[in-house]
Amino acid sequence: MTLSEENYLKAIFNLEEQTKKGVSTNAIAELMETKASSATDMVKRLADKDLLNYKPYQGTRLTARGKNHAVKVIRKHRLWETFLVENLDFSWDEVHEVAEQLEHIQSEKLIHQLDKFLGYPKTDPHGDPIPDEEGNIEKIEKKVLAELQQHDEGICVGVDDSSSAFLKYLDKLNITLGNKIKVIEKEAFDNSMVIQVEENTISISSLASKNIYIRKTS
Amino acid sequence: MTLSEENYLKAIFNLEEQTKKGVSTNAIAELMETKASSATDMVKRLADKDLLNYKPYQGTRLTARGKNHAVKVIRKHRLWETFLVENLDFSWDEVHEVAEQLEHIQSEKLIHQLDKFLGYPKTDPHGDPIPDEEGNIEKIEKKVLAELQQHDEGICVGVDDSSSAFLKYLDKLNITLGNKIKVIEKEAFDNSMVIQVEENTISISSLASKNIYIRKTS
DNA sequence: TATAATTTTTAGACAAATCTAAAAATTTGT
DNA sequence: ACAAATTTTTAGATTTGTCTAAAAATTATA
Repeated sequence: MTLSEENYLKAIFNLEEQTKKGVSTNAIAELMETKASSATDMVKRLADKDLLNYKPYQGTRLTARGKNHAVKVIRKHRLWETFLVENLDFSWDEVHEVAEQLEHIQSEKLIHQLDKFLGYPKTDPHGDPIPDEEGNIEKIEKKVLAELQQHDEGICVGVDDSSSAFLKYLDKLNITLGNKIKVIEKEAFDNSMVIQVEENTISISSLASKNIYIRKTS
Repeated sequence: MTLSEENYLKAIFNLEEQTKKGVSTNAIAELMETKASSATDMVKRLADKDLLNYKPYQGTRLTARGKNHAVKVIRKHRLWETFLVENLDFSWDEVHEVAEQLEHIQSEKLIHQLDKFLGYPKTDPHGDPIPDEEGNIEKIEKKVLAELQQHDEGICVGVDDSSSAFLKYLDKLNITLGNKIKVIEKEAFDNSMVIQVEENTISISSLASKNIYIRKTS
């Protein structure tokens, strides 16, 4: 399994999560930042290896084998992100690029021991669940902050847009994983919100509130 | 800089250490477990990039740039080996293969922070010195155990043959890095030795004693 | 339901890294 | 020093992953 094949698998897995339909060649190409023709080539190779089912013009779906492999890569990615933040003082907006490389290291023992070293964490620094050794992913019940109503309360469990700019912005607002968040007010005019984050009361735009995931506690 | 280029650089660096002469194409091919023609191709590419000086049939030498890069890879390799042994319960015969992969991860911050996390170690689990951030390698004064005379004492600072079989054998003899070793007797007939390792007295073959490095203390 | 717009695939080319086989240069042995 | 042995290089092919440009299939539109 080459590095490139693994990256395509992961991309297709993520797209399949979102759409629940066959994944289009164009969608793959866009996510991989490559051309549709390249995506076609790769999809054919992966189909040859029984990692996905592919019919020309019909899109693709991962096979059980393909899904299995994709989840393993995701597990590695999220464990490494956790290590970088917990032990090497990376901030959550810096980890992605490095984890993209580390996720391709091949060693069963390495990842088993890393998991143990980290204390078998359930989620990564962005709040995404870490698959266990058998590939099971715990579904985390999460809502977009924008959907909450006045007086609703919850805990920040993740973000959608994990661009560096957005994560830096959140840091500035002192919003981080595990924070208690309460909706003080919703402004009907522009859908902005006034929210209480732990002790601080701040205002947040509609766009930002659509990218923050909350597990409701009331 | 591709993965393959980095591996060649590292190989050439090591060969240059040993021979202090221009490195032959065949030597490179052998170490890289490839064909001479492939080594020629790669050497040309590296010469184009000013990482080494190459004249057909004359062998090669790394340029300052090439040496610099090779040392960086070696630094990463040895830091990762240290991490694996110190924090993830790998034994010293298991680390090489994984470190071969980890050494190619590209991130200045990662390696800086890893070094800090490990407490700025001076040597890796095989006793080899870890280059500092500027690329300086501390020379460790070491002799082969076979060269020591009766009553000589020293500390185990490394091994030459780092094959898994040899390292496992050393584990069985309870010889590990940092152990105090004293020569009790040298057998002229087959050059075997009776040595004291910490508390235990054991016999060791000539072959083994040629692969163990000692820093003499008396 | 034709036609236009879009998506997807094919065909052919390219760069990286490798190989085999053969040619060229160097070194060795007598 | 000259033939033999060895080392090294070249030439040409292969695989992986990519690209552009054009063809084919599908979907949308009027």
